Amino acid sequence: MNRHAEDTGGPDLAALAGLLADGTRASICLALLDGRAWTASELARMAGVAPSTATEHLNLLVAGGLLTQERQGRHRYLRLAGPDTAALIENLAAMAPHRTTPPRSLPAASRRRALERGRTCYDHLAGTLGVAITDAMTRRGLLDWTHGVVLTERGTGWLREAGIEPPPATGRPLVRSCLDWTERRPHLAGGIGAAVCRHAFDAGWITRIGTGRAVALTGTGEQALHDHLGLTAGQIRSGDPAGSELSARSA
Amino acid sequence: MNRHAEDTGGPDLAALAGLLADGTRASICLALLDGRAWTASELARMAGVAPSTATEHLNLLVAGGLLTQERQGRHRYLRLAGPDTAALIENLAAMAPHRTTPPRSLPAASRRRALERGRTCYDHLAGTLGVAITDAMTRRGLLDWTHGVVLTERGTGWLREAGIEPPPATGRPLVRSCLDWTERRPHLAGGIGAAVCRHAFDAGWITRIGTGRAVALTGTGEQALHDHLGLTAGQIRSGDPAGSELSARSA
DNA sequence: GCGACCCTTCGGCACCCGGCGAAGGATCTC
DNA sequence: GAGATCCTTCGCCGGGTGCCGAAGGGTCGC
Repeated sequence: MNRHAEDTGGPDLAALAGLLADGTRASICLALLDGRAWTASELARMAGVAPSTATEHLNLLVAGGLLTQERQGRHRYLRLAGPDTAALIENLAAMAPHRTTPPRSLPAASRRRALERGRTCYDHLAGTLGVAITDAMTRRGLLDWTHGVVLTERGTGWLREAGIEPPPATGRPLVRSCLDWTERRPHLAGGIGAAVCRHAFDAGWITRIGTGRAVALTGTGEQALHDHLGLTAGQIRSGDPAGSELSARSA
Repeated sequence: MNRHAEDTGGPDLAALAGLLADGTRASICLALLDGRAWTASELARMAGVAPSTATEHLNLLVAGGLLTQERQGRHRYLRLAGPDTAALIENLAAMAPHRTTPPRSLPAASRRRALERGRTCYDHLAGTLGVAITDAMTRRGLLDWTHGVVLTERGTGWLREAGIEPPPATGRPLVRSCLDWTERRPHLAGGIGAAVCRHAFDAGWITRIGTGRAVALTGTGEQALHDHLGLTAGQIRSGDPAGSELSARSA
């Protein structure tokens, strides 16, 4: 297949990248970044292609291991294969050039703003909201960024007080930094990030807006963030960078 | 360019992935993963294409921000744009499917084995050697993996004793985990990882083999690893998994 | 200045790949 | 069973892209 001289059996980078190198497949993956499962036709509509076209792309993505599927009756549900995959796509998205075209239509612009304010990023929170929470946790000494990200002793206690249940110790790192592609600053990911997000849904701090990844803070949530993290409404909305950290980019 | 319905101005994942989706460009990037600068014709030869073809690929990679160039006289030197870029490529490589073809020729097989034993991964050490060092540091309590990777107090002292100078605090994380694509286990990266690697070269612990990324441990190095980390020759060669950690994959 | 060397530009070629619609299983509803 | 819905397979088309070799410009060494 490849006539390159020094095929020493290394990783086939091009094969993996090729899966994401198509606009349609990329938008499918970005749509699935909310961590939920969608049907083939929903994804086709989101990507703006015919169902037949979507089928082919989905086959490729599944075969390549980026997506997993589950068939239920006449429906085919697709989701990202796992946290690894989600993280890979987020990393790429954070490093990718941004489309310059400002949203043309009014509804598109408002959808965009909703996404910027708050959204799920696979299984944790991103956007202004996600970054604000991360920064507040840093300010309060719950996270320590001096060498990588770490949950401090105080952080462990805080989780307990807030009623957030830390996930069981699997291979997955408890705390991880994920670069936010709207804020260009890191937010909290990993097992704890997921737990915080799950709790925020369960406790009614946030709700989904529409059918996409966007989430909005409820009144309850605003109060809770104030009580538990000392966050004011202004800080949440503005993405106040006090307490931000010098990158936690990848290398 | 893209007629997709919901262009809300997000990241152009496909553009970035497209850069790496070509076998030739991918092999160029992998070759540059040793962190050094190479000329255009050297890269053309490594990738097995005509110089004119390489020129076009290099233009794309530079325009896309993955590579930076430096012209000196009639030479054009190319290197990866930075640690971010290197980390991105390493992540992809670790997750990409491996080519199944075993090396056909004898020299290719021996080159491959040399790479497996030890190599630079951008600016730090990888392969059996890199993983062995990382594991030994973990066993000795110099690194702590309970929440992400952290250099412990003892680790800081150890660096001083070993004469390894920690890098100045820039935005770059001091300690980071990088998934090794031959060992399938994490090795030490980040600022400290780079410092260890630099010191290993300076102190004559390791030397380059041939012109590529492969490195070999010297007699001095073997002694030094024994003295500083208690590593035996057998442990270094075998990739003894004692002390290994459950992944530090991405998510 | 002359040749050697490194790189680039430019056609031309071949191929791959993504798009669609039509037709056809498969499944649920009535 | 009839009809609607979801998904898939297939053939076809068009455009994009990677490759090369030939020719040319820049730079270095003698």
